[in-house]
Amino acid sequence: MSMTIYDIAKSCGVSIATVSRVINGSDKVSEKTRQKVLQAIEEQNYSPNPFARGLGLNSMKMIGILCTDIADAFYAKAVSLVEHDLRERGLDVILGCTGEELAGKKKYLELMLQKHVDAIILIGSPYREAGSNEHLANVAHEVPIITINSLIELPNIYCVLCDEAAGITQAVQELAASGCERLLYLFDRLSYSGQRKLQGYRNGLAAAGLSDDDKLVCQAARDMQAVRKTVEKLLAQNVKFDAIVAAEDVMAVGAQKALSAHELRLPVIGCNNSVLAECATPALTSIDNRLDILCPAAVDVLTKILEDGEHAAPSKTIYPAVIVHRESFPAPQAH
Amino acid sequence: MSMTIYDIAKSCGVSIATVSRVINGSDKVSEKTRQKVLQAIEEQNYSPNPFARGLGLNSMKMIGILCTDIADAFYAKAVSLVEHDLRERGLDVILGCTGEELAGKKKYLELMLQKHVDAIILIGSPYREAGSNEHLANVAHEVPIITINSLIELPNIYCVLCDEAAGITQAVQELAASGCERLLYLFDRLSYSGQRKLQGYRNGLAAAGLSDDDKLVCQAARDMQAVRKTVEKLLAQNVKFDAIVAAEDVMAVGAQKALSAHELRLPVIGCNNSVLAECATPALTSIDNRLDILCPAAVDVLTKILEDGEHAAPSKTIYPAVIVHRESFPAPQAH
DNA sequence: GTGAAAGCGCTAACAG
DNA sequence: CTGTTAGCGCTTTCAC
Repeated sequence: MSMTIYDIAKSCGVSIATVSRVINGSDKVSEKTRQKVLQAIEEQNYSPNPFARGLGLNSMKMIGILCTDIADAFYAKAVSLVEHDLRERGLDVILGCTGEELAGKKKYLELMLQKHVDAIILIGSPYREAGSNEHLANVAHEVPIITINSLIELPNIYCVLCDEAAGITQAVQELAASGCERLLYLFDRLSYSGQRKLQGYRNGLAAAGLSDDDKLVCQAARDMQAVRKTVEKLLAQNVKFDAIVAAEDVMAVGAQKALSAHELRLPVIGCNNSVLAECATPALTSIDNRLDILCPAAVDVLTKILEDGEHAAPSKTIYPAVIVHRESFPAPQAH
Repeated sequence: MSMTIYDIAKSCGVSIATVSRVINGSDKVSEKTRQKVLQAIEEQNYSPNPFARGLGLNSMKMIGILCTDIADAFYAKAVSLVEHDLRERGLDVILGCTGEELAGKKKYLELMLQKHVDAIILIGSPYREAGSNEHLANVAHEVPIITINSLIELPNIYCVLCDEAAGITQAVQELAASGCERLLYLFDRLSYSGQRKLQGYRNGLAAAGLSDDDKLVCQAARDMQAVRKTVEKLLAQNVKFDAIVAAEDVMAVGAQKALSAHELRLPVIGCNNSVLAECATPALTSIDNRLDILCPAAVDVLTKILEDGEHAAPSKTIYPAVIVHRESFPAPQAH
C-alpha cells in the first residue's frame, strides 16, 4: 500500500541507506543526492513508517500526558498548553485520564511504559500520594517524569510548579490589610498540595497578626452545591467571618452563591483563576497558578532531558503565584 | 533491557510462534502449554513490544482524537468521555489540538495518517468547513473518521450528533408558551452548526406564531465580555426584547451579565449545558447536547467499524437534545 | 498442536 | 560519500 524507503531509493537510483541518511539529516550526503532524494520524497509524498522506525530506535517520539480528569478546566488548560509546545518540537501526545484512585494511576503508568513513551508528564497535584510514591520511583527508573504543579522529590522526576501557598499567604495579607479580621478558609482535601495551601493561609494570618480560629477552617467537597450548603450552615450557626478564601475556584463560587442567597457581600478569593472566576457573579478574584508559564517551562525541561540526558535540567522549577483581582475583591489601591 | 518473546519462549521450552499464539488468543494451543506460557509471561512481567507488533500488523491500536482546543470545556468533556470508553476497549488515544484554522486541521490530519492511527475522531462542529471538505474525504479514504456533533456526509465518515437545532426550536416554543414574544437570538458564527441553530430559532418562532424580526438576531464574538457589550448596546439603543436565546453558554452568561448590570431579569437560555451554566448567576437554563450519550455511541460505531469493516455501522446517528432547566428559565409547570 | 522461517520498514555499523 | 547487511521483536504462513 504505502510508499517505503525502498521505493524512494529505487526511484532515485541510490541505496536505502542514503535515503535514510537524508531523512535523518546526516551530513554525510552530497548536496546533489540530498536534493534528488528530497524531491522524490516530496513528489511521492512519502513518510517513513513510524512503527519500523520505532522498532529500530525504540522510540516513537511520543510523550504520555496523564491527568486525573481532562474535563476539569484546570487540567484541560494545562494539556492544551503542553500539547501545543510538544507538537512544536515534533513530539506526539498520548493522553490518559487516570481518575483519582491510585489503582487507576498505576494502571495508566504501566500502560505508558508498555507503549514505550519517551517521557511522562503528570498534570496536577493529585499525583503526589499521601503515602508512598514508590510506584512513581519505579516508573521514573524507566523513563523521565515531569510533573506540573506537583512536588515529588525522586530521581529522574522533574517538577515544575507554582508556589500557591505563598499566593494564599499574600491573599490573606491583602484581605487583612483591607480590614478583614476573620477569614473563612474553605478546602476540599488535605492532599500534599492541600496541606501546603492551608499552611499558606496560616502563614498569612500569622504575618498579619490575626488569630487562627479552627472554626474558620472548613472542609467541603470540591463541588459548588456542597460548598454552598456548607457555607449556609455556617451562616445558620452564626459563625462570624468577614472574608472567604477558597482552595479552588469552584468552591469559591459555591461560597458566593451562599452569600448572595443571604444578600451578603464579602470579599471572596478563589484559587486557579479558571474560566469560572470570570463567569462568576461577582467576578471572582483568584490566585493564578501560572499555567501559561509552567507548561512551556515543563516542555523545556523535558526537551533538555531527552536531548542531553538525565541531569541536564533542574529537578525543581518554582514560580511565584499571582493574584488576579476582580469584583469579589478589587485590587487594593496603590498609595 | 526489556523481555522479548524469545526469552519467554526459551524459558518455557517452546517456540516463539507458540508464545505469539498464546498472546493473541489463538485456539490452536493446548491448554497445558497455554498455561505454562501465561505463567511465564506473568512471572517475568513481559509485555510485547508495541513497535514490533505495529510493524507486523500495521497498527498500534491508537485512535487520533482531534479538537480545535481542549481548553474549551465542551470539547474537554467529550475527550474525557471518549478517552474512557476507548481505553476500556484497549485503544490508546493520541490527542491533537488543531486550532480553528484549516491549515492546522490539515496538518494534524496529515500527522495522524503518518502515525498510522486506526481511526480518527473529530470533536465538534468546526470540522465541517463552509467550503469544500475534500481534505476530509481524502483522509477518510485511508482511515475511518468518526465525528461527534458534526455532520459530514462522505464515504467512511460516521457522524454521531445531537439535534441542537430542534432543541433550540423547543426552547423558543417554551419561551413563547410562557408569554415571551420578542426573543433575542445571540450567535457567534454561521458555521454549518451555527446556521442550523439559527434555523432552529426561526422554526421555533414560526411554530409559535411569532414574527421574525431581524433586529433580534444578533452576532457577537464567542466571548463573555464581547457579548455583554453587544447586549448593553442593544439596551442602549432601546431595542425591545423579553427573552434571550444564545447559541453558546458563554454567550448566554455574557448576556446575563449585561442584564444584571441593568437590573433586568429576563428568561435566558444557553446551549451546551456546560459547567458555566451551573456557575452562572442566575444559574443558566441550557440546551444539553448529550455528550454523555454521543461519546459512548461514537466509540461503539468506531469499534464496529474496526471489527466488522466499513459498512458495519450507521453513517449517521442522531439524538434529540434536552433542555436542562435552571433559574434563568425554570421548567414550565406541568398542568 | 507446534516449530522453522520469511518478512514488516527502518537504522546503523561496516566496508568500500 | 555511498552501498551492503544485520538486526529490531513480532506475526504468520507453511510444514510437520
